[in-house]
Amino acid sequence: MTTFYKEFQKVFLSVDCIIFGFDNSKLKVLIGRRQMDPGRGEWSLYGGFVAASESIEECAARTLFELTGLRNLYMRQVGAFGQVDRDPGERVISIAYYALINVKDYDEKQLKEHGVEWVDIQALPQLYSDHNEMIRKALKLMRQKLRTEPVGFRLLPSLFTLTQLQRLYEAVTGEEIDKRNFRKRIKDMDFIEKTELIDKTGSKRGAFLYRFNKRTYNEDPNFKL
Amino acid sequence: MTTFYKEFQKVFLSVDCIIFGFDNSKLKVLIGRRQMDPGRGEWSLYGGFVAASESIEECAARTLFELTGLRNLYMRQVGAFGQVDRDPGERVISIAYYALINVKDYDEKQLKEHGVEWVDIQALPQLYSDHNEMIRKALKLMRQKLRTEPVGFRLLPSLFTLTQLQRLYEAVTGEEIDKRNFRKRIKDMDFIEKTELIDKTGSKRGAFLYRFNKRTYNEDPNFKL
DNA sequence: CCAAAAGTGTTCCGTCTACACCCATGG
DNA sequence: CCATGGGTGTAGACGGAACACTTTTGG
Repeated sequence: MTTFYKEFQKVFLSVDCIIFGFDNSKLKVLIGRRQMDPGRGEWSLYGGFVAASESIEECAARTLFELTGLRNLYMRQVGAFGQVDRDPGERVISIAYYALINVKDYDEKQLKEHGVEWVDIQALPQLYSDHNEMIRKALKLMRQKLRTEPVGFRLLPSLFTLTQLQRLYEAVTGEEIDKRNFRKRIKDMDFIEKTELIDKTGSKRGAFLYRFNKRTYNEDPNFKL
Repeated sequence: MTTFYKEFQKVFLSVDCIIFGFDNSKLKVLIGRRQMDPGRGEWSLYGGFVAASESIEECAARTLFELTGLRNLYMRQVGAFGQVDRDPGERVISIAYYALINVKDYDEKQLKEHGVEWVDIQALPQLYSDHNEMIRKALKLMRQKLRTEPVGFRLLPSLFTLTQLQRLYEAVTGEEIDKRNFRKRIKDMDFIEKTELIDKTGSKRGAFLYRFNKRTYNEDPNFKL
């Protein structure tokens, strides 16, 4: 292997993950207390350094797996953050990724082990370095994505009620949605399938459970909410 | 200055620029023959390495200035590209940025000096490493941006005719637009101001020149095309 | 029996789309 | 005088927004 770029500086490369969850009609993010210097003890996103043998994306997937034990999460790049002084010690460039997870897939125990917790997106504390900015940008991209592609289901259990789905979209857009109009739109999308199963946890009467059918979606990918 | 991250690898960090221009009813990108190893002679985006004293964004602005002699260009980050083997020699992470420039502001001489030329977006050759992928992603983001924010003007002279503006939007979206409907939408946007000036270069009759008024836009920022 | 959530259609209004002809001028 | 691009209005279709009452059942 030859070195072509001797005259240029090298930098550390890290990944930070903005992990979105949805619970109790609220959109949340997983954050924790930073366990390393510099900035030990400050609120922070969960992240890690990119190893020599892995791409940035692989690093993000691995970091998410370490934290949640889940693979194949929905994950998208937010962007590169590279202010000179963003890390007080060394020059560190960080690539932010956001991920969508179903809070129920994620074990309470693991939360504690990694010292992270779900925090309402409306009530975020000040975070280490530029992590607040990362979250702002991730949120913007995630909102856009949820409006135009059927990925919101990643934040819900595989079987969900229409009320849950509506609450999710209300939390993400920050606006109330008319129930009848919402359900009318859902009916137009064949890939949101009604099952015969009923959820009784949310009401006395019970509500039908629905599921997202990816195959049906691929045949006629028309999503708009 | 302390070193906290001794145990991790460091990487080279570069910036690549996707420079969009609009000419002769076509959307174009500025590319050239790579003048350094590895990959010398291949078609490539214009780029450079990030210096120790500058942020990634500053590096992108500087690189654009070196190439075009223009400052304060409209510029947005496309994302980080970090496959392990994207550079055949060393591990190099590149952050791509796209920029919008008015082809007329850019001197023919400078094109030759830097060995770059305008290539129609429809007729791109194969480029070095992952540069084609960078352009695809940049194009997607740029299209989205032009639909929702008044930045298309950056691709036109400060005075432009409505036909020019329409051709621009047709080139960007790839679809024909109805002239009357287009002009009706323009009329609703007070910040696209008609001047008393007339351009005679495009037709015998002559066409009124318009300009984008940023102040008026800021008072009532409603843009949709 | 009542509180709490589930479920269901219609009307209206504004927006988008389709569409064709006259105008001014340089060569 | 004619070819070329500049400029203008209307009608019909469509999609989105507003809106209220009945059903079911656990406690």
